[in-house]
Amino acid sequence: MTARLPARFTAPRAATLPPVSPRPTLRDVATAAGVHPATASRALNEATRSLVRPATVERVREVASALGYQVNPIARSLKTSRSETVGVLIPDLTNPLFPPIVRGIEDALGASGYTVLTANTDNDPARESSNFAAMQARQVDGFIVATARLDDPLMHEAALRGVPMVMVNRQTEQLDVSVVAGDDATGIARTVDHLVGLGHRDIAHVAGPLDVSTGAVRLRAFRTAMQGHGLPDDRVVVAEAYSEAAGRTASLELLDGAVPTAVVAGNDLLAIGSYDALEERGLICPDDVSIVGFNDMPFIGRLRPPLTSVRVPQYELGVEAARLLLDRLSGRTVTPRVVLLPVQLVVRGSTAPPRG
Amino acid sequence: MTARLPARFTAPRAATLPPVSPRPTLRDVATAAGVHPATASRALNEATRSLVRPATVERVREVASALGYQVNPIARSLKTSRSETVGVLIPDLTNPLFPPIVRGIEDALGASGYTVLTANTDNDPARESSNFAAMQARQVDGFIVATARLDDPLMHEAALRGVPMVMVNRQTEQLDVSVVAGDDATGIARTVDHLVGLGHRDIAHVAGPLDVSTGAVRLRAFRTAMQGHGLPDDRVVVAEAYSEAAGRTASLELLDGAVPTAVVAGNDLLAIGSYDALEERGLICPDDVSIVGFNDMPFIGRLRPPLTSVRVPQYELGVEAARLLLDRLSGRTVTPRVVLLPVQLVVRGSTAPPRG
DNA sequence: TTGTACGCGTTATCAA
DNA sequence: TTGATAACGCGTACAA
Repeated sequence: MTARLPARFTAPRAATLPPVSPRPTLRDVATAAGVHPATASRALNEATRSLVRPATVERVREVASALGYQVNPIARSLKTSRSETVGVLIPDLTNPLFPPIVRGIEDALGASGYTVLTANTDNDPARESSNFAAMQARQVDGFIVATARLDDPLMHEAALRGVPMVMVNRQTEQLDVSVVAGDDATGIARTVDHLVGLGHRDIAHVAGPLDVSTGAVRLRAFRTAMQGHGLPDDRVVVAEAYSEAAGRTASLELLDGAVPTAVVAGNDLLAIGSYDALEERGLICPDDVSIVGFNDMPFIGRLRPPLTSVRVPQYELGVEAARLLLDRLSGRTVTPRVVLLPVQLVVRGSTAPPRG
Repeated sequence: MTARLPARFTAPRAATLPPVSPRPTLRDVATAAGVHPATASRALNEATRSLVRPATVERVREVASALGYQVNPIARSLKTSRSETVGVLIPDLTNPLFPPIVRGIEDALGASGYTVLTANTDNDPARESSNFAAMQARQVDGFIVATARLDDPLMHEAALRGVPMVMVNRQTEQLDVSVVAGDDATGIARTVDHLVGLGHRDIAHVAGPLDVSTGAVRLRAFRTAMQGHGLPDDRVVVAEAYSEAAGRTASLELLDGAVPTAVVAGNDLLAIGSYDALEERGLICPDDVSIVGFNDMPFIGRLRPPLTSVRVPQYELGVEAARLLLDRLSGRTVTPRVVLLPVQLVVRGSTAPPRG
């Protein structure tokens, strides 16, 4: 429903006001300070300030602040071909994993004067590619990418071309780019240890998509951990996406065979899908089947039952990725690094000893 | 822990590659097509295309795509003083209410070629103000604001100056700006009706902060609805923020007096805080106290107990706000409008008849 | 229908 | 230490 405003509100005073007075330009400042625009530019610019006599610097700065001068980043960008802007590519902002990461990125970059451009790709390579190009056209100084697939020619090529870039959470196969991620392998190992410690021996894995690193790494870690305990490592189904629906489908497939006593889900959304599947089959968690998630999404501990999960420091992931990119942009660091942040198993009500 | 890459990965091939070939410019296209840059510009520009001979248009466009030409938005912005960019101000991206809204905004604006700049203000007027200024400096064409307080001089002044702007979810007192929000008053009325229908008569309200419209509007709606049922409307506590912690504090205060049989929370986060408070006092929801939230955040129906809440179409809120802004930017609409999207009470397990 | 000429606001280079 | 000049890439009056 669209409501027109009541009469007393309609006043479109905006239209009748004088147009906003144009922002003062560098010329204005220079003129007012009695110097040449080039000098004003040097005085106002951190890096070139030392070239100007202190008294002049002082005068220019005073005039500038008196006039309320702010540089025009557009004009500056045109000249310098940098933009103090960073592009962030994520699969989907409504996946609860990403908001804390993006928030961390924005906080860290914002503190250094950078602005953030975000785009959602929905895991569609075409959208990834077009968004990437659009951001490059806007002269972004670098990228933080959370959408990488293991085989991702776009990322690889960009890296080869020297585009400043950091991957967060997910990575490509060719490690020619810096990465910040949670320590997935350790997380999965702790998870399996926990379940085995409870007495489980028939443990299945609902893996995430294997074309992204998190899916592949966690699957490999699951197999390794199971082997380490001398248990069968082949109880695996692969979900088509990191979504509740895909988790449900994969879990139903699993439950159609022999029902395991525990399920290690590739992430929390898949775990919720497992909840759904269990419920449909009339099974109770954790009485019939224990379930463990991954990521420890916000509020995941308040579900019914509270989900045991691996806490990944999402906000810090974003902050660290931003830091790596800033290092790269400032030219301090140039060789790619891999930063794995520690994770922690958070045991809650979705795991219990197997029955009888 | 920071891991250096194994030797086989270190190859900084990026540094050794030839520098990325410079993007072709409008001149390059013009030269290659044998026309003047001005003609190329006109041929490539939707609005001026009709001024140039169709055959020439064709030739220029072919050359452009052959060279992989893309306009330089920076240069264009400098010339046109528009940027095809919109600023979005939100309190906090990690509040689950906002990701769907932002996603809706990005989808709708992206479809029209606009790019989105977001900033988190944490409800701090100073941050709101500095982010607003920074975005204006970057020549954003307009704003979508989810941070408005009822008395918000910054917003008011910007509106008076004719800055294109749309408020989403929250609004200011002086309605000189377009607004897109959920129909809060109806939502609260339905909530109270529902509780009264279950037999509740002692109903309290944990209100959100009264300096933002949602807090004030929902409180007023609560009072009106209670009066409509001939019930006391003064069982109200006000939370300091829309957060779980503030909800807990406010609810504890409430429970220190006579315990009501039902609580209408100002939003879902406050409702979760009420869950906490109840638990601390050894009370059970819904057996001892029914609780209703507002917004129907993602996964809120999977809590323990599943929260009865008012579903607000968050994604659509974002889409509609973007549309209003696009209308304004295109000059089609200039008078502010208020769009209230319909909401819906979703009854779940947190509400039940009061005990015998 | 196309070309000419200029300027958007800034910074880099060169000269003084 | 400062000034003059040009250029970043584009769009647009104006002229032809």
